[in-house]
Amino acid sequence: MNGPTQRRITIKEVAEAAGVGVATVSRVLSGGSASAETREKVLAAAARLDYRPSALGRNLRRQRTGGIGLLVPDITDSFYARLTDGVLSCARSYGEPVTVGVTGDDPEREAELIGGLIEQSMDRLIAVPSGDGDMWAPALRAGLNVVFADRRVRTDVPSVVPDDRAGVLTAVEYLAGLGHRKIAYLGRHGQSQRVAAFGAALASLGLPADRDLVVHARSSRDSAYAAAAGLLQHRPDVTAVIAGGNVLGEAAVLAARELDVRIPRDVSLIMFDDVPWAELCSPPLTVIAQPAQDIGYRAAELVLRHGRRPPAVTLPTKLVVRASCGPRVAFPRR
Amino acid sequence: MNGPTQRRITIKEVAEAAGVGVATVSRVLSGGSASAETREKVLAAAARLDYRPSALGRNLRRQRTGGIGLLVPDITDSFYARLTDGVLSCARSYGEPVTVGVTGDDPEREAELIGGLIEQSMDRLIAVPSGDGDMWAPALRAGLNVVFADRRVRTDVPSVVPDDRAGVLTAVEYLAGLGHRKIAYLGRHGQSQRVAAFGAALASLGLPADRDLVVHARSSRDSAYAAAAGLLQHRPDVTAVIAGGNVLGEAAVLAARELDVRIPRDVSLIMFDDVPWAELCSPPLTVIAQPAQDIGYRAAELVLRHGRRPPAVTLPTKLVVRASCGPRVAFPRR
DNA sequence: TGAGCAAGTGGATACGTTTTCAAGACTGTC
DNA sequence: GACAGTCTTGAAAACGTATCCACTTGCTCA
Repeated sequence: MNGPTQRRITIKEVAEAAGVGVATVSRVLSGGSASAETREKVLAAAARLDYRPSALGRNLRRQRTGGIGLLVPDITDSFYARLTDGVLSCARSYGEPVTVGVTGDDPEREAELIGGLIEQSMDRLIAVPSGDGDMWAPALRAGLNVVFADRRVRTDVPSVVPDDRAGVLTAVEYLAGLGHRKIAYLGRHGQSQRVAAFGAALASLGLPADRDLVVHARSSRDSAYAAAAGLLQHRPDVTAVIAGGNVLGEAAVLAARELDVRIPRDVSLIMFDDVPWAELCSPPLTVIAQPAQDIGYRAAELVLRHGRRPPAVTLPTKLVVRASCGPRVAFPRR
Repeated sequence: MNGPTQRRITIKEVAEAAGVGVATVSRVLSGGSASAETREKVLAAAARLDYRPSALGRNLRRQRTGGIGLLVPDITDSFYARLTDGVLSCARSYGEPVTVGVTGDDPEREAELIGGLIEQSMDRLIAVPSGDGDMWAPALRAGLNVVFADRRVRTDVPSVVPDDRAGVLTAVEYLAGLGHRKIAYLGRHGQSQRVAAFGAALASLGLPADRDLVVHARSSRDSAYAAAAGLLQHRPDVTAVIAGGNVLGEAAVLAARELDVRIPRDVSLIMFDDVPWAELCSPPLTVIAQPAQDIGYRAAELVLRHGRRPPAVTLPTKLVVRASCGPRVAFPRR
């Protein structure tokens, strides 16, 4: 169909064409010192032959693959898609390719993907960690340059996360201000940080901190729906729900409709992560906006500018009030 | 912080430990023939040393990087996120890493990214092409194994796309059935296929095919909003709009609200691509569902199973009726 | 003028793997 | 018992690059 695959031209041919040694070509092309005359000759030859250095040879020699690995739980989730966009945006300005893997919040899959990256000698990795911190020991020992995003599971690894504590506190305070006392948190696995903050927030406001008020879902939409429906069904006493992500929020709205629970009349809903459709939803959703794109961008900066010190960046969240929260009903429904 | 980066162990050391030559180790590990005894010795040694073959060495030798490149216009767009998910899902089952790039529908950026992939000697690429087919000639000549997804800009390149023609026809017929005659298409660049189908559909139903009834936006949300608002504002005679993607649909709903145009009373809206929030929207959006994930998955299959013949896969779309379309108003608004 | 020094240069090597090739060991047949 | 054939094996040669090191050159300073 298309002609014979044209052979790649190598540094050797450039050297020959320019009448110099390969070492000189390599130096010129990677910014080493060379006389003006030589530099010009080499550059001219390289341009004439349309020489493109092979990343393969360079990587093998350097004993490391350029580029950065990115591990997210679910690329379909708007939050992680935006985070990914941030990483890609930063990486592009450095000309670094990004290899993306989806963990599904499954530590086993995550380990598998890390293994693959190590096999590729990829030495820079941005991850939304799904398991606990321990499983990262081997990866770190292997010399991987890791930055955590969205979640912080080890203190000895740089990380950039949203200010979960403040975000949760803001949400709880807002709800409490509307008179709610039984507030539930609908989260997904791996949000221990936020759950702890939730407990602390409840306690600081003197609200009941029932263990059952925290419900966990897996990362799938089905699981999110089941968790939301279960919560709404079995706990008629809760009058406000905090959804720990846009997938959870979506599930909560869906489940509420199905169960004929009105928002915000019967239960108030506040969702983590502002997404474009939050405004389109009926009712428009009050949210805690998270700088997903920034998180990704900053994480990429951290992992690329290796020398940086600050191991922990926390980015602010913001309460956006719309119409999914109302005053507590006089008596719990049913 | 972390101890000295542990040196990677090589095939040579495994060979030494097993008391065989490196060639034998290589053969055993890549499924070549060897005596049972030797195989066992090698496997044992490899396991004992926890040997992980270096993709770098292999790639250099093989003159090609494993893995596949993926170029999408906007990873933030749910459609492309799902498409990406499909690619990743298929690639994972083959153990192949995927390098993702965002083109922003900009041919220049696209060319840049392709250059990067070639530099990496990546020889398999799935792309949602943003420009016309001509700019792919160099990439193809370089031996790149390309599969197009979502759009088909060359006939000599395998592609997997949604059935745009049928989808558009279904949408137009549905709207015409409701009495609409002035139907507009709100699309983004690169949808020439669909625009053509739109024109054909209008013609086949004897509807006016005004050139101005097709409005184009860039891939950004702002541009989409501007286009939608412009359409709604300057063409009070159109009573139905087909949005060529979820970002466009979102923009249309937003613009309609801002301009106090009621959906579906004043204008009917039908959106390409079913997204989770379409049901949550007020009103719930009637959509042409597209198998985004499947498109990605099939494209990955095509690019991985290189020998496959069928160069053009077309996947069906499906009309999902919700509540954003109504009968044509007796008189155009205003 | 000679020694010393800096800058420029190219040959050679190593990075870790796969694959070719030739040689060795072994089996079966006439 | 010789020979042809098959199976197994390891040494060696790439793949394309970056870097070490030794060499040359041109210059400065004593």
